Amino acid sequence: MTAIRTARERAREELTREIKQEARRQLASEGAQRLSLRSVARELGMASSAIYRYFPSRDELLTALIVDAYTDLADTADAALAAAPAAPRARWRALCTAVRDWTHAHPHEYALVYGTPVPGYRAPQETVGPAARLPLALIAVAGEGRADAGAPPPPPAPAGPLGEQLSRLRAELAPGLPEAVLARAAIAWTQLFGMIGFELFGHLVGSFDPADAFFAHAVEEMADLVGLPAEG
Amino acid sequence: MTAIRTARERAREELTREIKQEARRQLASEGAQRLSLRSVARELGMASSAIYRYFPSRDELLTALIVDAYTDLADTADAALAAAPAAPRARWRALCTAVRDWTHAHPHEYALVYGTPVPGYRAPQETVGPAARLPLALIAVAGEGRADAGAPPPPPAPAGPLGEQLSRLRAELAPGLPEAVLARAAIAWTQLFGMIGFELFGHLVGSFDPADAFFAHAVEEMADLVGLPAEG
DNA sequence: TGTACATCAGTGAACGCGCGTTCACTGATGTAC
DNA sequence: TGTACATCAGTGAACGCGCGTTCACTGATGTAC
Repeated sequence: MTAIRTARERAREELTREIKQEARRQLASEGAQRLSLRSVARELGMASSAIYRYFPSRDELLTALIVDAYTDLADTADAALAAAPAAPRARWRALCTAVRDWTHAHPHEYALVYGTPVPGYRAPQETVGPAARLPLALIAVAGEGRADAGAPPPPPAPAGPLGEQLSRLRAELAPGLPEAVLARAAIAWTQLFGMIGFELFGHLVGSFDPADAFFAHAVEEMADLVGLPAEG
Repeated sequence: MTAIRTARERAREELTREIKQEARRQLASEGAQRLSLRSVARELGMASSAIYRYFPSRDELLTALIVDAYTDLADTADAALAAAPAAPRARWRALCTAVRDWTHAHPHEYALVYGTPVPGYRAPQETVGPAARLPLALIAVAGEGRADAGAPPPPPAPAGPLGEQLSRLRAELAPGLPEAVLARAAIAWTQLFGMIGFELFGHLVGSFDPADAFFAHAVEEMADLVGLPAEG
């Protein structure tokens, strides 16, 4: 069924891909807020109005790029996990490293999704699912570490409003994970992107630049925090 | 000597202040990349060309705003420390909380200095000093914790390139601090801004929103990591 | 204290640029009979 | 297989907008004598 496509359909799919590809190229050279439909059209050799046959507005194009970026990052992370050894700490390391490598390869797509929101743009619902894949992968690896033999006893679960948020999230995402460990996985999640953001946005210049060793060290500290057993 | 100012000098200082104030207002309503000299001038009721008597270009105005933002944040942090009790953990908490509160009160100034860099703008040397004040304050409080009685024994110092970066930083900034603790303070620094960035840019919606309790919890975990003694 | 000149703030018009979006249109592709 | 009509991609001009920066200028403020 999907095999039967008219020439029109094929042309449409191809041009949609080319528009996004050119938009990504401009993201990389100019940044997200400088992305303009007119210059995408110019570069593709078509009238600026033609873009509107494919994306009804600039915001819709941005949304498509955002969904693609989240998806590409999560796919890359999944692939790294699939290729990683079985030990939870090794998998944690592989996951964090894959995330950092992806952001280095796609700094402007990183900025698009994790940087300052584009003024006037509000992320629609369809970005939520793709955005959640990466934190879910981090939590999953933390969970594998718990299932493992050498895991330390879990710390007491936080009380109060945080306890309520944690128990809701736990029920949805990670029934096997103690709440305190879920909290630490979430902390590690913010830590991971905090470090990457600082690195890419120049805040480590003059202190930890290059940041490879600092990053590797922090990844191990976070693995400790989450309670992943040491190797060997 | 500074008391003798001509009317011209006083007018110039006042208008310089007013321009920056209006620019900050626009930062807050439009974001950094939408900040325009023309609309600042318009709002102030003057010709757009008049701004050039005060700031030779848009980039110079941005630089002034950046320096002001770093300085205001660091001043706020210093004031919070001055008002905090003596116990290192309480001071750590006061410092982290003051930083978060400031970013909530000034989200667009936060985005200006810690968000995606404005495309085409390169931060000049004069921003470096003000930018460094906050990490220095975090390291200082970590150092106070070490001097305290109940501090745990320091972990072994990292080797390799990270060890070299750490020993250079240690010599410059914190001679009394073990290198592994300095590394953890740096990790906590990136963690602090990672969490704040996620909160302000909407990545905690659907999980830790409101983020107050999550933040408070993470601050304690970071205090543990840095080795600040528990209270009581 | 008064005058002549130098300095400087602020004006308004202009340059050249790019943007998102709309609209009536042409011509090619697809579909029903 | 051929024809008549419907659908759709792409065009090019236009609307209305805002931007950073330059320039020759006017008029007020400051300074030296």
